[in-house]
Amino acid sequence: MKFSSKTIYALRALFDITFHNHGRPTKVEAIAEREQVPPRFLEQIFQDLKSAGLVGSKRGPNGGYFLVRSPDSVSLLDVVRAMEGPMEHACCFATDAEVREKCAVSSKCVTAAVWRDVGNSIEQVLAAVTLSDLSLKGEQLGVKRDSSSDFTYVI
Amino acid sequence: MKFSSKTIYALRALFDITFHNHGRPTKVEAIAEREQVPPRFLEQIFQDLKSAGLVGSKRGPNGGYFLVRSPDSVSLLDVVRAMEGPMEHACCFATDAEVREKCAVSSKCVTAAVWRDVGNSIEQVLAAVTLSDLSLKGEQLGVKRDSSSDFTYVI
DNA sequence: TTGATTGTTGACCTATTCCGTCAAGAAACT
DNA sequence: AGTTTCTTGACGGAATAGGTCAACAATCAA
Repeated sequence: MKFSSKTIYALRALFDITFHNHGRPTKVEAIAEREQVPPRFLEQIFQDLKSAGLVGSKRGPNGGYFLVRSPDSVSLLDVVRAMEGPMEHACCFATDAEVREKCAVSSKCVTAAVWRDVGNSIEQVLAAVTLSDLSLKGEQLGVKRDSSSDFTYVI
Repeated sequence: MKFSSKTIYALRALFDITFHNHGRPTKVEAIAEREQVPPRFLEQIFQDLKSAGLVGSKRGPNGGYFLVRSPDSVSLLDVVRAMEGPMEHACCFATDAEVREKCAVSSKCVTAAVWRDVGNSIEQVLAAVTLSDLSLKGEQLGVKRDSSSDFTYVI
């Protein structure tokens, strides 16, 4: 009953893009440093986030990963799902009554049903928190904004 | 974001003792068969449940594992905690403000606080379900009671 | 007191997943 | 052209999950 490092890192990374760069392209290297995440690992994480449609990418100078959706439409559930796949349920959840009948387990779908209910409740909890909430919390806690990468000044 | 097989098996086993034997001593072998759990593995699981104080054991004929507490006082949270240890939190949760200050991570305790909140919410969900609930559900779903081990008939 | 029954202990094993690292390449911009 | 940055995919060690096994200790009935 714990979340993987990947998930933890992913949330930190998304918070970083939101908070420090307002969702605009942010370099992996910069995020890795600010959020203390192994850079190579972070690249891998971003691939998953991209596959899930949470971020987009832009190459070349001033490139990086950016938010595809607005911060208030990205929930913790989205992040967890992207990193850990769909919440796996305990066992059989056959909607087909016939299949359920064949189940050799005595407790049949009793425990299964409970796990499903619990899973749904947990998903609700996760869905209720968005990147916007995180960003807001960051401001409340007085996290220092690093705006060094916001603009590039041509000398 | 999933529960381990151990946890799944443990809940099935506890349900089994509750439902089929009203919490009285039940043989590992019988549970293993009814609930389709590898017997050797189940023994190992019961050791953990015993360490956690959820079950007691009795050796010899008509022995087995039994519930120490009443079914309505054993929650899913108890089971999950017994099998997976305390819910692990994402990272630093220093109550000491000074320690938090030293944290090199930009998002500091922003994400940490969120994970803690989520963890608490999840624990509430788990704490709300008891073995009694499971047993009741078993009756509602019409799970067949195996009372063969309830009494021993002397021939 | 003997033997069957049942839990106890702890070693052991295999496969998978986690947590990363690394290198070569392709796209984009200046 | 050359730099920046993402892209892809391979690689690898360590931990954990999931499960097996054998020898032993306690209990109880006959």
